[in-house]
Amino acid sequence: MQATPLPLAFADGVFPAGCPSRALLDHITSKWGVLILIALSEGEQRWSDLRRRAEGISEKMLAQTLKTLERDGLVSRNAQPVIPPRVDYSLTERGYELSALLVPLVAWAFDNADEIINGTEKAK
Amino acid sequence: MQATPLPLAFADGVFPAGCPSRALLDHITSKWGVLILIALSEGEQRWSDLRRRAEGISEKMLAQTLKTLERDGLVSRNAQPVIPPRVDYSLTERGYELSALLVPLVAWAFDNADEIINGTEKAK
DNA sequence: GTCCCAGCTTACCTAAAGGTCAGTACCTTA
DNA sequence: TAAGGTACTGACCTTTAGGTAAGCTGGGAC
Repeated sequence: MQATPLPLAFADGVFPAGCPSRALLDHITSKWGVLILIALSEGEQRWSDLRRRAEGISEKMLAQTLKTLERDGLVSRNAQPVIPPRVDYSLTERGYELSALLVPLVAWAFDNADEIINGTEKAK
Repeated sequence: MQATPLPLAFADGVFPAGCPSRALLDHITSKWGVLILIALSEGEQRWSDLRRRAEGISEKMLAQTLKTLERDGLVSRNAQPVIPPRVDYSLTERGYELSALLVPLVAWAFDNADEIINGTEKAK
């Protein structure tokens, strides 16, 4: 239980208010952003798959989240000109890089959530 | 650029809406939660240190965030009965476990933010 | 002819996150 | 006697995230 040295380049230990990393963190740690990135870490998926997997997401938020992640170069969109429409979403290389860090975090949250939130051990 | 296998135990690949991990994720990926956890990963710190380091945080949000993290058993509060008051905050063992996963994520965000958000390479 | 499908967009509204500011306690220093 | 430092709390208000529900496209099934 000793201090982990922080490998960040903030000279005085201050996280500056206007830092662009604040904005990026907001995108990738947003309620739905995390789930979409995690879902896509398993590979290309359709709009309707994502909607089903991120249970409870509205179409509006799915669209908005995907657009933000696409603008950030983390997700790529592949629309096929067929009827009915078919659009596949996948992670870019940078998106995979990120998801490699995100997956363990979510896995940890999943493992610890029952005990922390409900005070009960999770059933094995 | 191949799919990373997801080590999560969601049978059908669905992230259920009522899952307690949703709540826990909301706490630890909140705007200020991340910054506080990262700051504390460097070791025990006082209220006023945290306020200074998480630039832009209001006293209200600092109090609220610390309370949530304390309730979740990630942060411990040590109030010394001196005048003027002195309160030290530190990570619990579980908090350190989490911060070990969080630090690389924030470091990655810091490294990539300039390019992603502003479209400019960060100065070396 | 009209209903449905997937993948969206738009307008509108609510709830929750978060900011601002004032106040408090107690002792110390000027 | 007054001001200040530390760690808060509470009242009040604004901003933003997010939900709901409707509409749109264009062809294929009924």
